[in-house]
Amino acid sequence: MTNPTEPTGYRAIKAEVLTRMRNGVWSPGMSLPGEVDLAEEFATTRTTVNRALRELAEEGYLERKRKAGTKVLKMPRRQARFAIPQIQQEIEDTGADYRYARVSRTEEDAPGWLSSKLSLPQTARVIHVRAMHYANGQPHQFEDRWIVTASVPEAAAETFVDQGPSAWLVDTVPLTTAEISFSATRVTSEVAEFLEVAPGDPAFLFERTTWLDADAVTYVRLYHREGYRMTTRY
Amino acid sequence: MTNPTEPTGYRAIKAEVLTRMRNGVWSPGMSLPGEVDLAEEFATTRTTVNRALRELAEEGYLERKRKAGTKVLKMPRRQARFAIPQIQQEIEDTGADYRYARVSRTEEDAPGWLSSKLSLPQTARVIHVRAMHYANGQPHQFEDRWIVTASVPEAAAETFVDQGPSAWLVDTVPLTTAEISFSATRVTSEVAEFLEVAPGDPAFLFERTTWLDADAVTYVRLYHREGYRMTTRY
DNA sequence: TAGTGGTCTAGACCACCCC
DNA sequence: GGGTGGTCTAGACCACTAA
Repeated sequence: MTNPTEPTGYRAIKAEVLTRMRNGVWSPGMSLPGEVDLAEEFATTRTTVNRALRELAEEGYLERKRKAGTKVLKMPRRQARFAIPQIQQEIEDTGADYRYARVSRTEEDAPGWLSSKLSLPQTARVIHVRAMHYANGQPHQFEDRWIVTASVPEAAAETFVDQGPSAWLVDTVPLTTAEISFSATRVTSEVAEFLEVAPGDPAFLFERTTWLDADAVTYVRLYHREGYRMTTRY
Repeated sequence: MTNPTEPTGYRAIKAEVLTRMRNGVWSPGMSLPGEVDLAEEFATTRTTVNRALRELAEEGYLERKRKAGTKVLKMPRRQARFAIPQIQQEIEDTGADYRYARVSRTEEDAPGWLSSKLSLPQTARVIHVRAMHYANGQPHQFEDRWIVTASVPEAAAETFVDQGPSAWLVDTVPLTTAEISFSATRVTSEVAEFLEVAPGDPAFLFERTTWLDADAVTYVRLYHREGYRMTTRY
């Protein structure tokens, strides 16, 4: 008897292809047989083989080109997938208590570095919000955010006292594209006070720039205390 | 005239569905029509509609359940995808010169914390390799790695003088699963010397534990100087 | 220019799971 | 129980690109 959850169909083919790669039947750089041949071997149709190979290519194991065929990648271009963290949920998932506090909200002309970063017109107005997120009363994240008023006019009416700008933006402008980056930085003395650490201490910085089509919507810096980790499997 | 690269087929359907979500035709929490209805509306087959919706669900926009149908997610579970960096390529892609230098290589009993982390037997032996990666002669990354000898016996014959353990492992044990995590840390005085920064300075730490089926293969800590960034779009 | 993957059609059976 | 998505079949035309 085999495993009761033994896959069949395109899943079985994916598994078999991976097995053959592990066993060296198809080693890095080598070409696999064409879809038609594989379909015959696995006693199925080309459609099913196609789905299996397409997904393996998407996952970074194979390279597929018309006419050239399907090849095993020499260096698998594996990729990790991170769920974009939703701060409140992230904290409550750990069983901790979440609390939000707005620090400040001002409306101002976009500073030069921001206009430049977001390709804003010279005269752009932005809403600058600073806020703290606590887990069980402990400082967890300091949020420093700029919202482009022209892209999200509804923001003018928002105080962000009760709801954090992240959650509000997800509800208001849900379908955006973004660029995110992670880095390590030193906290400034101001941020240090809010995170309750010493100035100059390391912080994990998460930055995100969000666009709605071609218009910049918001730029945010999220500072986390040393010890914060982003983790994923792949 | 429309855009010359106007998508057709399942891509067109994906785009149209996203457009309708943006326009509020299908707002968060709402159910979409069934695949059969959509196929009729778009004058295509259910297969094509299925692929469009399946991909949108994979990308985190929709939730699909048998019998329940397809719903627009209230909070899109969008996910970012990071290419797993290959240090040499990453550096050379910037036009910089890459240089590798092994710092040390020892064979030892696995320390307790490592055995625990990797679920190793009491008596496990590991190879401990430390190495530096330079970009244009500047310190770029300090690598602190443990390789489980039992999982990769070939490593016993490797000096890692000419080739870094990362590259060697990718060639030798290409099909692994891994857990990675990012964090900010303080460099110890020893790491500080190699990175040519001051002890206690912030560093960006990338950790990865790698498994081949159920056996731990390697655990590595990669330290980067302040200023290093991991970036992606989604 | 010919071979390969990319995609679509039209139809079918089935597993899951909400009602 | 029945409606919905998950998947497969068998076949076709087409786009791309390596040879």
